[in-house]
Amino acid sequence: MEDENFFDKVYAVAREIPYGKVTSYGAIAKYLGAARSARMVGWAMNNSSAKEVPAHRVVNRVGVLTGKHHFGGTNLMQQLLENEGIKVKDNQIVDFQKHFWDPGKEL
DNA sequence: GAATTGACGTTCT
DNA sequence: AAGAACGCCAATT
Repeated sequence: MEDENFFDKVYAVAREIPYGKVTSYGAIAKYLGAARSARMVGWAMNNSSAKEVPAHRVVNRVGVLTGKHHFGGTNLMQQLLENEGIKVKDNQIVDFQKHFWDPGKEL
């Protein structure tokens, strides 16, 4: 049922990220009330393979595609972001704050 | 069963 | 101000 585990919450929020928007692990973690558990958010994304979660819209607080290596080992993640209108430079999102989507503020 | 690692971020020194 | 250490919980080895 609604076993709201930390993981499931992360999946729920990540899946609610609108098109052309991005968020950070800490933002989601903080929204869930566990700002210091940002690692769990990333760990959840690792398991995102079990869920259809747009993990490519989730980056670290700096806007760097830290987990691009988990997308297949290529620039797939960057391509996906650019496909949504987000500019990426050297694995780093341009105007990250501009495309930033805060779950606690928007949701 | 125990120890180490892991898509990060905060806090202390 | 900059750098280093810690914390969080789960999964893997």
